Amino acid sequence: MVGAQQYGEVNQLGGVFVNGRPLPNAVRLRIVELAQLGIRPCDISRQLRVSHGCVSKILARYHETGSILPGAIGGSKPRVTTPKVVSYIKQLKAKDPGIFAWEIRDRLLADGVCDKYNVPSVSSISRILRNKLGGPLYPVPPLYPVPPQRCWPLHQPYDYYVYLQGRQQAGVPHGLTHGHGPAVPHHAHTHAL
DNA sequence: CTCGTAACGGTTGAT
DNA sequence: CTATCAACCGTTACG
Repeated sequence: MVGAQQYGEVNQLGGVFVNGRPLPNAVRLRIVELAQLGIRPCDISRQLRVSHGCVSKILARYHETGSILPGAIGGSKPRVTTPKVVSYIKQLKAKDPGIFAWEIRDRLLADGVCDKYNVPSVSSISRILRNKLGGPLYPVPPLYPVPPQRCWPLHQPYDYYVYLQGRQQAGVPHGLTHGHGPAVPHHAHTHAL
């Protein structure tokens, strides 16, 4: 079972961590907050029981990107489904919504967008049609009854992270891992906390 | 003592 | 559907 290890291990400082997984956002956020209060990294490390190496990394990342979020874990780089190919597929699908994946593949070859060595497989094309043209992708799917609390739009980084934490607690899994950030995390400005 | 960095053992997820 | 494998994770230890 995964659950056995999932609870975590204890580091030299007495802090709990899950090997291979990012620290919780709440802790990452706290690290940045304390730093902005003027607490030194070595003291943050001891206070939160997080290794100084990790504190150093999170702070450095925050200073250069403005985000406390961990980097994108897992997945593969697109090998054949480059942005150019994807947008061409979008066009074909828009013109003929009933088009089959194998027809798309033939068109990519016939139109010279791809050659036979880099043309996407039928299953790749199907996946593109499903993922890139299927879903709204950002505004969280099931929220008919708008929750009483305002959670969008946000203007400050802090609000954004609080919003994220709220999502996670509400059952939206921590699927922000490789999630193509909602256009938020990459604003290196607004350091007004 | 503080802190940047990399080896290490680990997990993840698009292809 | 499963497998691959390069991306990232935090801790540890070194300098």
